[in-house]
Amino acid sequence: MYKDDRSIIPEEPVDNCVIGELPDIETMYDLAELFKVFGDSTRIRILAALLEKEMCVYHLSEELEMGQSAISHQLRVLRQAGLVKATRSGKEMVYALDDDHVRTIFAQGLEHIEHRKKGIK
Amino acid sequence: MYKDDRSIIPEEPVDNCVIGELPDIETMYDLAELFKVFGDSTRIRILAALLEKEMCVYHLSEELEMGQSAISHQLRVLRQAGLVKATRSGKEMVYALDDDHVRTIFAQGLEHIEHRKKGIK
DNA sequence: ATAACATATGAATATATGTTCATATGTTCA
DNA sequence: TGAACATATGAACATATATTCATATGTTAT
Repeated sequence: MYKDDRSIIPEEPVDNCVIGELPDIETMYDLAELFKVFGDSTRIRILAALLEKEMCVYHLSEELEMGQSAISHQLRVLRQAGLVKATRSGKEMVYALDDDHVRTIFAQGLEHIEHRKKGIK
Repeated sequence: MYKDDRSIIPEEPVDNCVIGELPDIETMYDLAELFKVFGDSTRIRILAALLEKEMCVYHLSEELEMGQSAISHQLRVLRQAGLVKATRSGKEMVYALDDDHVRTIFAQGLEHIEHRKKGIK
């Protein structure tokens, strides 16, 4: 029970919060899952590389100086999230961004970081 | 070594990739760390709740039906990321969003999800 | 000062996740 | 067909992280 009478609307029952107004929980989980994909430095670097141009697995692993297997595993995560798509070109698999939202989400994240840096200085 | 001669510019040396053009790695790590904060359903739900109105810890734990301690721990993560701020009001700590980017990042994430759903249907 | 309330925090535990290693799958060329 | 290349994948391992429990800190009112 919430005993503090300094609540904004103390006369209302406790459970009259904004529960009904929240987006449904399932969507929350989807959102969290999406951002979880962005929440790894390897995947972020892969996305950043693909932001410049499409690339095959081998080039990505060279660029990030990481093993082919690690890159491949992470590409699978990105593919499953619908963020990148793969097309075969001979022996290679060429990966490219599959959604313009990658750019905007990236941009917003960067803005927040810049904004913070300014504030901290 | 990259032996495949079907490369776009086979005459160029291998390490002439886009390395120099990538954002610096430190920024990548910051970005990943930021999105990692969004990548948890509890934190997403907290942010969503605060998107509607500021709220104290007690109300948040009621709203999300979770223990006070769990909420408090996650609020600390959100605070450290500069996404929420806390002000004391008597015995309570009132939490509110501390950055407009939360809204835009949220929106972009939701758009991506909607976009995907359409594509899959 | 003390009791009651609200929040924060450290330790412990369970779970999730990323990388590596070995190997399988798929493609091209001789 | 067989050899070399490119990528994918499963298992194992190490690490990171979220929640819970117990308790400390901070605030208000008596």
